[in-house]
Amino acid sequence: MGDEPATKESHTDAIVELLFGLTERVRVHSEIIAGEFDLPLAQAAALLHLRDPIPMSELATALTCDRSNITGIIDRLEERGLVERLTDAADRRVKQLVLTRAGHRMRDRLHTRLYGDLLHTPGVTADLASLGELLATADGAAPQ
Amino acid sequence: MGDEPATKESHTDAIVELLFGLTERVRVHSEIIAGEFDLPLAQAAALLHLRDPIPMSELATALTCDRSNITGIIDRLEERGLVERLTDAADRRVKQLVLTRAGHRMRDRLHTRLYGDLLHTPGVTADLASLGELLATADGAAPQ
DNA sequence: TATTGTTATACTCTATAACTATA
DNA sequence: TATAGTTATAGAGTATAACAATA
Repeated sequence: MGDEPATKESHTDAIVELLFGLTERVRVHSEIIAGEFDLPLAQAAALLHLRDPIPMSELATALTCDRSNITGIIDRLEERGLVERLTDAADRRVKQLVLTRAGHRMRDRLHTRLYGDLLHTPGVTADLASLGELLATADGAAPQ
Repeated sequence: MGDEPATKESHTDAIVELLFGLTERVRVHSEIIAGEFDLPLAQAAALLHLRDPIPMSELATALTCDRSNITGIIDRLEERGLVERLTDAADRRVKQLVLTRAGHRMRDRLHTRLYGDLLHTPGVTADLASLGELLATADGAAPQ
């Protein structure tokens, strides 16, 4: 991987650079939109995953973090009346996370704002166009 | 933007979905690699920006965060002997951030690991391939 | 014994506001 | 007056380990 021709090296390097750049732009965009709902990013990300009821552990998996983490995040969403913990009848260890009506409304509005505007953010648009070109001329993007 | 044909809607939706997915994968990948160097993500990101000397405020701009934030991050990197603060002779308010030799070594190794492996991460490879296809058939990706 | 979720703990990140030292 | 960086403060995220309830 280090003995590739220089042209290939800079080509994949450019893709990686764009990916990191896009990641940062997506993060900033998401933080701004989440801020409009007075939500920290982690709580907004959790809310998005709660369209249907799921157990705490499943949310932890979806967010790639520890279970102990979820407790605090859900605590804060619950305090705001957006989520409820329902004990699962089939396995009483499990808490099913269920959105309240207010939670559903906010989740849907958040989703709409987040998805609707991302592709119209100046930096993202430009980066995506560049990435598209690179991937089109790429043989190194998806090596098999 | 809400009155587009259904086909276009799902097309851009798929791109956005992929972008958020890629963002999460890049974050997880970066956290794992940073962990190999025993660095929290924020410190790793800072280190990557310090190839050449820059003032604190410029680093804050690069990381899209408040200046007060940088103080703590640089404190911890300095405690580990990776960075030094040099007072700028031309403007004595400014502190130029300069990597030590150990800092340079770690920054370069970090950069190599981070950039070298990203495109070989299974999920990233698959997502990029899908994104490439979508962008190739896309007229909605970079509207002007 | 194993698993789900919580708690206690410790560290890091983050922004705001007030401060200092320089300009 | 304005700017660069710091400090104090407060809230949030994060993981580890130990724990209670349930399986």
